[in-house]
Order: sequence, then C-alpha cells, then structure tokens
Amino acid sequence: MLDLAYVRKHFDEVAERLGRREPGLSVEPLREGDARRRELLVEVERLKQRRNEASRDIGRRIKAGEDVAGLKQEMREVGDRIGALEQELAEVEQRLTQFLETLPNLPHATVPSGQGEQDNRVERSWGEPPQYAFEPKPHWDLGPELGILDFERAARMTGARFALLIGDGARLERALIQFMLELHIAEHGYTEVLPPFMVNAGALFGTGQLPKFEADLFKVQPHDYYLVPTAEVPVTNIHADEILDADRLPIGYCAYTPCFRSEAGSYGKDVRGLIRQHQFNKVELVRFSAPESSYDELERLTGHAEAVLQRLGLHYRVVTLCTADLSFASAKTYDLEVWLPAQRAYREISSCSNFEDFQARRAKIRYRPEAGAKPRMLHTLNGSGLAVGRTLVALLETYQQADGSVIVPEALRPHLGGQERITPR
RNA sequence: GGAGGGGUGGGUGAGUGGUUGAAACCGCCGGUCUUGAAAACCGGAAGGCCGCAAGGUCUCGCGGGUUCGAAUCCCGCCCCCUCCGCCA
Repeated sequence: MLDLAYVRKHFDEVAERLGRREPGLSVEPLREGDARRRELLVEVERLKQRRNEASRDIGRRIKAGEDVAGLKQEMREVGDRIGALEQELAEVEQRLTQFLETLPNLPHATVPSGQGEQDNRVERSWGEPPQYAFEPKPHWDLGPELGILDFERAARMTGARFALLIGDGARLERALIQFMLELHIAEHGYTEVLPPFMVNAGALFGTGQLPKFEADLFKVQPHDYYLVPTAEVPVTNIHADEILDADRLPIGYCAYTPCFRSEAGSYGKDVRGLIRQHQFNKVELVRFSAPESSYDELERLTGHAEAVLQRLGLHYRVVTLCTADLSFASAKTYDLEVWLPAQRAYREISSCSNFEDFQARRAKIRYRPEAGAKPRMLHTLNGSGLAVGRTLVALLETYQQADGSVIVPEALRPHLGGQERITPR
C-alpha cells in the first residue's frame, strides 16, 4: 500500500510513476477523498475535545453537588452531531482505503517501461546453452520414460496440473530441497523456518495477494484459511505488527514450502509437464532491510538464488522485469531464467523482488532506527531460491544422455547417497 | 466438540464508570558517582491520526452497545491456558 501522506505531497510524481505501469491509472479519487477526510477529522476532533472537557467538568460539578442536567442535555446533542460526522468520516475513509489498496507499488527508477515480456531488460547470463549430438527430449517424455514422473496417475487421483514423483524422481526433488536449504543457511547466513502451509486473510493482505487476487488462491473451507501460494506470505508475516530494533537488520529467512495456486486464467498455457502446476515445491528467501540498504540487499538476494543455479551447472540469464511484468507489490524485480534445452527457451525459475515499504505498511512491520527514535517502515524483499519443480525440469533436460539416462550434477550427489546417474527402472 | 479461566505498555502485573494513556516491579536509555564498571541515586521513554507548531484526538484482543463520560457495565466475535472427548 502506498503512503497516503507521500501521495499527498508528491501527487503528480505518483501519478506519473503509476502511469508507467498502467497508462491512464487515475489517482484523482485520492486527492478529493483525502481532503474531505481531513475536513471531517478536524471537525469531529474539535467536537470531541469540547465533550471531553465538559465531561470532566460534569464529574467535578456532581461532586460539588451542582445541577448538571442542562450540560448533560447539551452534550447529548454534541454526541449526536459527533455520531453523524463519524459515520460520514467512516464512509469517506472506507472509500479512500479501498481505492488505495488497489493501487500497485511505484516502480523504481531503474525499472524499464514496457508493455510485456519483450520489454524486459537482459542484465547478464551465466554459462552456455549445452550442445547435444542428439535431439534433446522434453522432461514430460524423459520423466515418464525413466519411471520417475507420472502425470496420468496424478490426474486420476486428483486432477489436471498435478504430478506424481516416484522413486529417483521423488528422491531427487527432496535432494534439491535439502541442497538449497543447506546452501542458504550454511553459506548465505539465512535462518531456516518451517511455517504453516495455510494462512489467514490478514496475512495475505499483508503481502498483497488480498483483496485483489483472491481468484489465484485455494481456499480451505469451512475455516476461511488459504493454502499458501508462496512461503513469502507466512514468512514475511513473521514480523507483522512488530517494531524491530535496528541492530537486528538485515534479517534473512529461508523456508521450504509447497505452494498452491489455482492458475485461474492460465488455461491452455504450459499444459504439458511440470512448469505450471497447482502444487509445487519452492525454497523461498525473505529479507527484512533498512530502507537505505534495500537495493544492496536485492543484489545480494539475487546472488544467493543465482548461486544455486551455478552450483548445479545450469545455464541461465538475469532479466529486469519491465513495468508491465512487475507484480502488484514489487518496486523492482529480477527474474532468473533457466535454459531448457528441449524447448530451446529460457523459463523463469526465480523471481527476486524489493517491495520497499509496500508490504511493510500493509503488514505493519516497522523498525526503530536508533534507541528512542520514532519507528519507521522497513523494507521487505523476497526471492525464490529456487522453484524446485522447475529446477528438476532443467536438470533432467540439461543432463540427459543419448541413452535416456540423466547424469546427477556433482553438488547434488551427497544428498542422493552418492548416486551419479538416473537410469530407467 | 464439551466445561471452566484469561487477554492491560518491551516483560511481569495493579486498576473504585469521572484529570488513568494507565500504579508498581523488571528490563531499556540518559545523567550523577567511579580510573573504568557494578551497585546506589536522579531523570527519561507506548503507538496511530490531524497539525508548521502549540496542541488536539484515538488506541487497554477485535467489533458493536449503554452513558455527559468506559480499561472498568452489556452483547457478539477472535485468540491463549486448564480439564474432558477424539486423534498423528
């Protein structure tokens, strides 16, 4: 959520920056609503002051044995007036915040303007696309042929966009999770957390999924809980409603969770394979930072995610998302795109974002710059480190051999009991 | 699911419908003392909103009600604890 006080002071700048994301997005309702709100507030508070003073006076007079009937009657009338004004104030405030909550974050100055994927800016790449003396197979053929991946049985027990991993497939997925977590806690300084896989509406509001994107979520009835669409939600909310001491920052948490997404509106897109599932595993990195250093933290976080791909020897590139591709709450996002040999394409495998104080304001996450100072909103960041299912896809396709087997990259072998190769069973 | 108890400031914990935004203690910050520290003593310190400021206003789990006035009374909801039932 944007800071209303900031919008008020920098109205044209805010309009211009929002316009970079969504041409024609008007912030005019804020100007009117804000002015009316302050008008009403001043009047209500003036009347309340009067009533508070009179009430104290009534107490004193009663003790002194004086008659207060007239004053009481007068205050009853003031009370009615306050009630009427407060009702209007509540309506104005509701309209104001409801509108404010629908506005996306302001893009950072370094975010390129654009209309879509084609306008994302490639920053760098690592490694080279591997070459094959044979036609590389897509993972949706490789996996079933190896007997480690089964879409048909998953569809039978659940439905479309679910997968069943078997044998070395299940073990490989688990090894990847273990490998990623160990890397982040042992070498990158993260604290591991294992959060609930369901959250309430308040947590989802805090990170920005609600109220606008309810259709993307799985709701658990009759409890009004939601399955987590990403660990970002529970982990960012760890410090909701808290005021942290500055010397605790930056804080880094990493978490493994399954993620659940309804993928409403993505019909016909990526229907084959593991790329787009209703349930997938992810290791998530979340950082809490002082505002001054959050863009340094974004570079650091992105590097932590990149390290996973480098250790696994997977070719990838880093792109800065343009304004059109930026998610609702993000001020700046780097996507890591891994190379998928069979599809001859780069596919997103990690998304690293700085939300600045957008989520912090919604979730009320603050810090105290120094002892005795006023609390300030801190900055939140997160990034996948990495999407596990997509990593499995990249491994299978990248390390496939002519005989249909798949070599296990060296970094992963300790987590697979030393196994070097996956062969058909 | 049933029965009972409870939610007050960073923590523990008082609080009679009327200068109680809130005692006390612990912790924290500043000062005095000290070579330095500890101890002792003195002082300071909740958060939001409106305002240049002075100041005002709101907040004692959340929402509503009674009243001139609610942390205190009433109603609903949420959460925590104990016991019973069920269960990994």
